[in-house]
Amino acid sequence: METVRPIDSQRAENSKAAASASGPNFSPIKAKRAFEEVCEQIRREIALGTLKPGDRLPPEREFAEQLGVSRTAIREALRSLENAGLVICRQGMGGGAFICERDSNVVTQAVSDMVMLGQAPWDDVTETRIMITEQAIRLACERGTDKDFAAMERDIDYIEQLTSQGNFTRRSSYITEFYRLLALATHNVVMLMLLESLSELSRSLLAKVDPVPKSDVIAVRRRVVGFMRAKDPDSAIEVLNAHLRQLDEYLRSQSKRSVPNTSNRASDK
Amino acid sequence: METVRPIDSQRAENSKAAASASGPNFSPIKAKRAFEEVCEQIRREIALGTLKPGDRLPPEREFAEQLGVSRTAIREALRSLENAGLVICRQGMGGGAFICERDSNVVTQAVSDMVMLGQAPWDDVTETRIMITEQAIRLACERGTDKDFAAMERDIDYIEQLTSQGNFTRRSSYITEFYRLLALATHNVVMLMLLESLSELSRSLLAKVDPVPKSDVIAVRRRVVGFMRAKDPDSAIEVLNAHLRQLDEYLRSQSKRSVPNTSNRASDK
DNA sequence: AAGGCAATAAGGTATAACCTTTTAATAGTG
DNA sequence: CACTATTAAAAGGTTATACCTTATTGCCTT
Repeated sequence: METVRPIDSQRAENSKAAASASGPNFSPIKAKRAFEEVCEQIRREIALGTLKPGDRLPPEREFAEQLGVSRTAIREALRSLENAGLVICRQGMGGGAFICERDSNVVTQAVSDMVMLGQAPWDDVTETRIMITEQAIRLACERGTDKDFAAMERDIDYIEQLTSQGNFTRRSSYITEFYRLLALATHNVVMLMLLESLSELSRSLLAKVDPVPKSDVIAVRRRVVGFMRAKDPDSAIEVLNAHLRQLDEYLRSQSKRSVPNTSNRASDK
Repeated sequence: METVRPIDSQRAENSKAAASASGPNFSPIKAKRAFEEVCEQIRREIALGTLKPGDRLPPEREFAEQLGVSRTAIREALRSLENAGLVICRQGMGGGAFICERDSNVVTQAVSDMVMLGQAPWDDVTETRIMITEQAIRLACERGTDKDFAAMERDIDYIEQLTSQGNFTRRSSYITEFYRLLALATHNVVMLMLLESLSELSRSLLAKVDPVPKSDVIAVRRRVVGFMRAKDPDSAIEVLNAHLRQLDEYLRSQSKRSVPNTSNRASDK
């Protein structure tokens, strides 16, 4: 961490006035806050590769001194980055703020927030989910390796086993795992993130209605993987979509009574 | 804001131990931090509909007193929510923290961060973008109204005008606007958000290489809208995808020299 | 009516002190 | 010697307080 530069009072460096072809091109004036600059510096170092996952930032007090800001500013920056899933903070000796791997939580939260705010109806989530799943299957058919498909089959086996044992708590986590594995087979991490998020949201929606429809998940999925192995995306999509749409219908009918508005829920407490 | 409840020292209320079908179902123990609880309370009120976009939270000091935490805790919570795009803070009299409408920035930032961290190659972004655009076109063909298509045509007109004027600064913003309008025609806000994010990222990638390829954007887009009006998604997709893939190719060839690895760059410094 | 000035209500920043958690070193004990 | 208990130190978590900066409002002057 020798790369950090102190934050002087260059708070208003709005020097973006690039000469445009026609007319003046003013940029909005907004004095950046201290913590925003801290965030930017950290993001910059990440972009440059100076900071990589696993690396640790300096201790808050020390860092504050290095940057010439108060510890408060540092902490606010960390909260922001933490929320963005870029760092994770651990307490105690040997603790600190560590750059971490990104997962899909941020996107999940983002979409979830939209729904909560009533800006997005659940239908839009499930619809998008179905469409992305479709594309994922297509990609997975192209790129999926034997290993990928085997993992999916193993997951199905496990679900079958848990179903017969009546262990529905654990079962549900393996149910969503299937979509993660499907997304993994696309070998496209952006796809993975999106599909993971939307699946997770659908799952959480499903968890709100009971009884959970004991559908033929296992049979459907075996057929899907079969078609994928045969490089037949259209059939795989047809089967899975039929299943998802059916589930979707069920949810829509149920949510009429359990969830007042499409968006928010006011059940417990 | 009469709904807020003070945060006592119930910091470890891990009472989620729902009776599972088989075996104990412990929940992880992690003492939540003060600001996290503040966040949760605010999120809860949003979910309940008690807080809606445009509403203002109490002033920090007052809020802190209401919840029985320090102002710092409140501020850290606000930073987190601000980063999540849920609130926006304004200074000065009559200012404060306002619940706001969500836009696509959070997702954009999330994907961008992944790329920066080297977890996602650019190719994955553009590929996903192409696939989602495809689905968006399909949906837009189904649901797009005359008004939607007219808006897209107006955008194209505007681009044409700016092109002939040589005003490339403003042009580029209308170039991305097209995708936003396309996404709007799907009448699916989740789709809108995703497409907006990925388009924006592609645009920012494009902005790094120059000269920008002066392609036949206008002609391509006119044809696309034409096909969409004719409810012919496949043709629209074919035309647009050909265009996007070509651009993609161009980027890939260019980035060989400007961006060392597909993902992270550690050149200078 | 326009412009300027002051009061005020917010958020933004800086300090400093203290609490809590975690790890590691160390001393004590069977 | 091995294991356990104690303790010291490092680092984040929390609070309190004082003060700075910005934006609104409204009055007051010209």
